Amino acid sequence: MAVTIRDVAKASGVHISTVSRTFSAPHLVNPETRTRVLATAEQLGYRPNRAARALITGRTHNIGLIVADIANPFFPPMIKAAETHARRRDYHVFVADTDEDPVVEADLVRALAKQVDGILLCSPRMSDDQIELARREVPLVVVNRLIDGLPAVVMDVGTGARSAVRHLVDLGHRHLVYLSGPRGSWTNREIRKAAGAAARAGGAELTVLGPHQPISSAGADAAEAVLATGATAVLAYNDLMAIGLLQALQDRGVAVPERISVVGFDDIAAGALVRPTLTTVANPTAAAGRAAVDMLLQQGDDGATGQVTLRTDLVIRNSTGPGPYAPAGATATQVAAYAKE
Amino acid sequence: MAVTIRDVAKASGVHISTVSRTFSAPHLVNPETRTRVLATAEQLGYRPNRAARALITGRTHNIGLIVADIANPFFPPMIKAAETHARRRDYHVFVADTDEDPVVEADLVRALAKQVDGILLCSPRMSDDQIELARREVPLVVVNRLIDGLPAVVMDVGTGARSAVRHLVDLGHRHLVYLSGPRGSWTNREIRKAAGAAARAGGAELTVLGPHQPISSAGADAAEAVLATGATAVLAYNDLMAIGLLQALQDRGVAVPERISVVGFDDIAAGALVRPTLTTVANPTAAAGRAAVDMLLQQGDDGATGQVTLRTDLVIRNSTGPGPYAPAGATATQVAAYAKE
DNA sequence: CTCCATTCGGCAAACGTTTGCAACAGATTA
DNA sequence: TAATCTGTTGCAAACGTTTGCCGAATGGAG
Repeated sequence: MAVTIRDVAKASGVHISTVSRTFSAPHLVNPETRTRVLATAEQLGYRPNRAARALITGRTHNIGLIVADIANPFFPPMIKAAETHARRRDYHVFVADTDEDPVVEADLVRALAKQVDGILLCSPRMSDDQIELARREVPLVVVNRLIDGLPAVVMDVGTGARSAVRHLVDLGHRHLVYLSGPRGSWTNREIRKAAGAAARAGGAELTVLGPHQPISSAGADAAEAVLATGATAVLAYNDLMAIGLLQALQDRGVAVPERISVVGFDDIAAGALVRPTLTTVANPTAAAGRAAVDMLLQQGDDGATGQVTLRTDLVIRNSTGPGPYAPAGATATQVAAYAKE
Repeated sequence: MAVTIRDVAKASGVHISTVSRTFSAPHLVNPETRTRVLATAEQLGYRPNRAARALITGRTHNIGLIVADIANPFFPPMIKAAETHARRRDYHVFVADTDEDPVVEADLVRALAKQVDGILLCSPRMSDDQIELARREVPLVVVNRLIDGLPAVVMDVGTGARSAVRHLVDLGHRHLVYLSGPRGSWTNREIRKAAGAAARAGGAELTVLGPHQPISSAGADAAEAVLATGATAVLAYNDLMAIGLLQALQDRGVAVPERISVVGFDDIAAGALVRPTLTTVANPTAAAGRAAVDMLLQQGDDGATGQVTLRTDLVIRNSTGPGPYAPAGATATQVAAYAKE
């Protein structure tokens, strides 16, 4: 049915091995022969059978991309970037969703292992031990988590959290809240630590609330607790929670940012759609996806297992404003501009 | 390196064909032998090599899922549902993104064709002709577009548009605007037609604006034009545009829904996060993903090429309210409740 | 003219499965 | 008792590639 290497060989009067080489080692075949073969191949509509190629070379030219939840707006930009980047290198991407379940995650890795040249494990929910185990079955790159000896790409959320806190302190806030994310999250721990340190350095108090599910309703549910602390500014684990909180506060008639400032994390698209628009720490998710693909593909060449840290950036919008200890006439953007000098 | 069927055969004292049958045709092997083989396979950690299997059977147990833009919030729920559904049937899913480019789309189909058992083409941007052509290379299911003779799953957006318009008319609006989506979109045409008919039936005027890119900034940019029409209610091609419009109107001090009512389409998550929350027509994207997978997998058995139409539902929230011709004291939910009887 | 190096292309084995065919044993039927 | 059937297993070919090895042809050097 389908046209095979044999058809091309016959049609162009050469042996199948020559056709094979035309595609996989062009420099080994005479330019004339090559163009002839290429022409007939094109004309016949020949495409190498990847399964056969995989069988003999052991390389599938596929990679797996495992995320906790495709529908979580944090991931799609990363998936998109990774897929595009991989395709440009002639790799195809299996995308799979674990529904935040570590057991599903482990199964998935096992199921995919033999079928791909490597797996991108994004914000994994498995334990470090399980991941180390999985790594023995298939090349792995971990995104959003740091594990000793494992190639990883992470966002520098610590720095992001610090600038967020500094921004709030500069605006005159002295009592902050950190709205924690899910328990197992590496990112959550990093943010909490950095925010705590930055608050201390700025002479401010930081109250930690949580843990919470990383969804908007959790942010909304936390509104009462936030108000009860008497804090004037909040840093949330992610934008979804921040937005939920934002709306819950407004529904209660609490003015944002006049009464309370809110900072999110991730810079998902919805942040610019809500009012007030959300001040947040932008994560370079697309860049992370690309970097992870690169690391995975290079891993074959040498065993080098680097760890890449990507810069995060504070994006100042309208959900943050002057606090009780603000310098006279301060606004969020003025303060930010000042801080940059 | 990896454990093959041969290792299992040797370890359990049978021929490889028996091992093969244990997995692919269990009823052909003696239950005793079967359990023995299964046990050693388990112990050795054997997993059949999919490439080898694909090579001989011609079935890869992979499917392709091609969407215009992974990052468009309309798609992730569909991708997620399709992937989960497919996995349950032991299929893996390649996800690919065309960046709204018909040329990329065509390339992608060709690249994937030989590597999958079928492709889900979601909201394709190619011409009907190209799609018919592609269908000759690989089994196809089209989502969100109706093409004669091609298996498809579509949302009943016509009915959705009608109920949206009826809802607005019932609320006392007599001059509506339809904010068109992109030119090539089948969905867009359907909505426009149905909305026009419903408006006429309700004795209301419908002004069509557009075409527009299906993104929030396009909605925002259309605010002036919308106001210029003097209409009191707007139906948008999708939620993204509706939200953009919503915010642009508010930024201009135009009250929603008091002065203008806004209805979106799709029911993406962000719709419930903005204020006022968005009245919209919910598309069953997850169900569509599952249905499409089912159709694709059944296609092999018989040649039947059905077309599935999924129900859409009007979700009434807070962006719609009484218009100038409203019955006294009407509110959106009251009117809706009344309409249901 | 001979020899050697280089370039090119053919040959055939190998990758890990599935599957039609045949062999065999035991059970059933005539 | 012979013939037939049924259930279970082994044998070997096939799927479409890649790749190590070898021989043929070519060209330059001596």
